[in-house]
Amino acid sequence: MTKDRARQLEAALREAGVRITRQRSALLRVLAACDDHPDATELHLRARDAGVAVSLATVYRTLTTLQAQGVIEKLEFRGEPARWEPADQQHHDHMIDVDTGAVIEFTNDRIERLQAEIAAEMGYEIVHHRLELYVRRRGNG
Amino acid sequence: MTKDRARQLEAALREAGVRITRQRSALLRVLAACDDHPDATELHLRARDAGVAVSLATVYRTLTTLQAQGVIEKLEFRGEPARWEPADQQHHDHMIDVDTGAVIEFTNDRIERLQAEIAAEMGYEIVHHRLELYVRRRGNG
DNA sequence: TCAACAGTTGCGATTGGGTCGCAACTGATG
DNA sequence: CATCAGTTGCGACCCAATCGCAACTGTTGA
Repeated sequence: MTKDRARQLEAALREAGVRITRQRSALLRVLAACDDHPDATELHLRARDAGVAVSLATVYRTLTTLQAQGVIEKLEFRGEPARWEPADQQHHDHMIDVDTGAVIEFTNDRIERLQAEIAAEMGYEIVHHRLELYVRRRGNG
Repeated sequence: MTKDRARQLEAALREAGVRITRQRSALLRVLAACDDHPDATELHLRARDAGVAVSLATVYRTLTTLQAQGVIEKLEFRGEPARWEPADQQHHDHMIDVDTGAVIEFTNDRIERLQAEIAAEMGYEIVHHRLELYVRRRGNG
């Protein structure tokens, strides 16, 4: 299933004029198989483990390319290297458990609407936003 | 007035066991005089301009110390060096104009409450959060 | 007032994420 | 299958930030 997704993306990218190289194909498969939020180094390792050697520089360049194509999204949490996730899901924000480092996704329409309202009131429109809740399990500590 | 504020802080810090050196005193004065969101390099320059030579390493160390004391807050916007602001103001979030780089502060109680609710629903409490709206003036572009 | 020392500073080296220049290579096209 | 613009790997490089270490200095207690 994720293999299929990777193939779909390849076709769409080729359509958009992006050359599908051995390295990009491998990274697409790695990304399609992700159910987490890996950083560039981690993706580099996973591609290697999957049997395709890709240089780290190429990992970075490919991630930038795929982001420009809207295939993946870049997450920049506080003080960590950037992480990446597939962009084909519905929009969501992130909760980061400060004790375990776990990343939990969530959505809330009311928050989305409020943000748009606030921006509008001040004469702006939202290009992009970032909401991160750094949290701790209740009753810990 | 900002001079007074800097003196107040010195007293409080000394109380907390933080040694007040020439360099820290200068940086406190620089910070108290800020009505913007400078980064470490900028603060380094401002201290120099104010007549007190402080090494960049010390600027970084002092900022870390002051943050630990709750005197200032660290802002990490996308892909920029970290910026800093006094922490004695009321809590607020940030809007960043993507065209001009301007940083606009805002607050919204409803958003604050919603965030707490969402975290609570999932069994968490918020330690810290970050909401950034990357915006563009309406009608531009 | 000052000795003592833990905490702080400046310097230059280092780390770490990420980018770049360039020569060699390779998908896509005709 | 020849062509060539786009892509890759390598190592050098960039930048923000941190660190080790020797020299220095607030603060404290006598």
